[in-house]
Amino acid sequence: MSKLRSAPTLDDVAKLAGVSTATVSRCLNNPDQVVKATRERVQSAVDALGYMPNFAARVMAAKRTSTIGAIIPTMENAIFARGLQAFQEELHQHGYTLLVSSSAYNPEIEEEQIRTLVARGADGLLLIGHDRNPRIYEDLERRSISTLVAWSYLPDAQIASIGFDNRTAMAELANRVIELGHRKIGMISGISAGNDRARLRIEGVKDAVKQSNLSTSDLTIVETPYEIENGAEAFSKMMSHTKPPTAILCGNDVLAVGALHRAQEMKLQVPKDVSITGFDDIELARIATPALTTVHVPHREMGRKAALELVRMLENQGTGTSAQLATHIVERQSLGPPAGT
Amino acid sequence: MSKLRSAPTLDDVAKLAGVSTATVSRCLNNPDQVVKATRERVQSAVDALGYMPNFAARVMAAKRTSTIGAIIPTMENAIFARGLQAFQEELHQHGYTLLVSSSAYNPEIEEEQIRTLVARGADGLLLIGHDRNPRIYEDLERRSISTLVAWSYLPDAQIASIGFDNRTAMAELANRVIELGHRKIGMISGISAGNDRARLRIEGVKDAVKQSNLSTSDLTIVETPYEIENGAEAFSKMMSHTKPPTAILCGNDVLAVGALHRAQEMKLQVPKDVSITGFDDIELARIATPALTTVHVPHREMGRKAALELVRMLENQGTGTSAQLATHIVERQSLGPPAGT
DNA sequence: TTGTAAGCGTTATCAG
DNA sequence: CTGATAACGCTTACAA
Repeated sequence: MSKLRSAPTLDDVAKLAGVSTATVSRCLNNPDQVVKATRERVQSAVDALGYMPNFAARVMAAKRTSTIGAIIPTMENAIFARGLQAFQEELHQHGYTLLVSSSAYNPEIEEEQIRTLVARGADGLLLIGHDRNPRIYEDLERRSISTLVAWSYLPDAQIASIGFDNRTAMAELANRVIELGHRKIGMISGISAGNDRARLRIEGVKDAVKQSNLSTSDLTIVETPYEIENGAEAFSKMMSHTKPPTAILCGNDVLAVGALHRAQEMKLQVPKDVSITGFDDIELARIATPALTTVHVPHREMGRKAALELVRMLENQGTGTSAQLATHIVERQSLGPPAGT
Repeated sequence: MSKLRSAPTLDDVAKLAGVSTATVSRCLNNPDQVVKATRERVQSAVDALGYMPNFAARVMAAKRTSTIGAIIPTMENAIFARGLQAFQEELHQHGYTLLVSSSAYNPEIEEEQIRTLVARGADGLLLIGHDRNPRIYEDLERRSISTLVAWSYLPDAQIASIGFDNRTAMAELANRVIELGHRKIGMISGISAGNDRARLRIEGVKDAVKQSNLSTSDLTIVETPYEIENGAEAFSKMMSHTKPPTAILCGNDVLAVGALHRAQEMKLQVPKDVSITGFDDIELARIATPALTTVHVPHREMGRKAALELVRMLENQGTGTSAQLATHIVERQSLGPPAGT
């Protein structure tokens, strides 16, 4: 069976309206360059045929796609959802379309995704965090693809970023924990290799420990993938030590919720027996029992600002300008003083 | 400042390798049609230039994109994440790329997204649920875009679907609730307009109520958007009745978790004071306190099967075949007999 | 096995 | 304000 009819083209519209393809194209893209009468005739033809412009052809001729690509580590939990939602809303406002893909926290997959998006003609790219093979940045620059990093702010990085200071934010939380009297501290981190957010959060905890004259042996760090299950596993492992920590800082809310859940299964009271903190302040943090004390990240603002900056870069052919956003600690119920205070 | 160099084209590669563009194209797409010596020469040229094919040009010439589009109602919670992940993995296996966008449960936005994906040349489309303007299906058919529905199985729908029987699944859960002795039942549903999953789940509860000779006045139904907050709000509203339900069935796990959370805030014991059930069996359901009794949906299997079917449709130019997947009730802690039994 | 050349559906330049 | 027409980069008959 043959295809009944194939999609109408500009030419079909032009013929039906009795004008040239150029005029139809103008009606669609620069309506004010065409007199009303013609414009209306063309519009009826478009409607009659159900014409829809062919994206690939348009891209070839115009040499831009008005498309921004974003590669996030995962769609499986809400960590990136809210920021990306705001990012895409703002882009939409400015006439850009967002293409999203996820890398499963795997640098090789990320690189492949970048390639795919570039091949598809993304005019700009949003990447999460700074840590990746420098060759990628060179490639992107050579192809003059505007690129911006989010979720991490590093003022002296080779590429502009809209984000926050992961290290200081985590250090502040750790200071608060120590201030409450905790002396034996655990940290459940995501895998830090190739992940500056994870790496810097670890550094932040170390900073606080050092500053408070605790010995490094008072701090136990475990790295594990960012899934609820892993948070739970890491928690039980950590609590099985002969002298377990009285407070456990988690690299994000997802790990923290896993830890919380396992604590409950182990009949440990939080924060009476052990304190647990998160990072991100996603919805899950409020819903958890007890509600998580965590670091609030202004996800929506970050997404919106990143979009605006990327659009600016695209329209001005300019290079990006970094911006730092403020985070703050949200104290809820999962952090308290250690037992016996 | 001018663009330093623009991306290398097939022509550049051909010249450097001393062959025609046709040969380069063959090396890339049908390597075995080219002798090894030539192939290697071309490969070095490709590497030397860092050549990367231009997607738009390829699409124009080949008239297919090897791209599948999917429009899901939301990325903001995990309901669709797992299924989509499996969907994309399977597609990748078969050489297809997935483009995802979300509609925020808004039919108009969904229609716009469909248009966008079609304009971008999606060879096939995955849609969630059957309920939408029939004109959309006609359009898709006219453009001969293979389309499949998931998350809902309706054998006699005009379009093939890989999914489950929302109505029966929910009826079974409701039967179980009634069997436990509940006589006053509440349902917190998503907005059913334009959402057959929501609509059918409501029907399922009604079926069970009717079957058990309960009066329709024993069933209270509230429709609300699918967000945690809304679940919480609906719950308190429902419990403020003079004779509140002893069991509340929620349209999905997200609403149920919201209800659960509010119950806790209201110092109501679940399931002692009131039972709450979910639907979907996402991770959240296991983590919630108490863990949610819910309907397990084989998300990964559904995603995988949908991908396979869509690929089949594409390669055989064939029409789709529907498939029904089994669901089952997962009994955890949030459902129990009513107080005083 | 390889080369030639005709499209693919737009946009944009340049005349009119 | 409108019309010709030349790109855009690649695939794919068809020829050699």
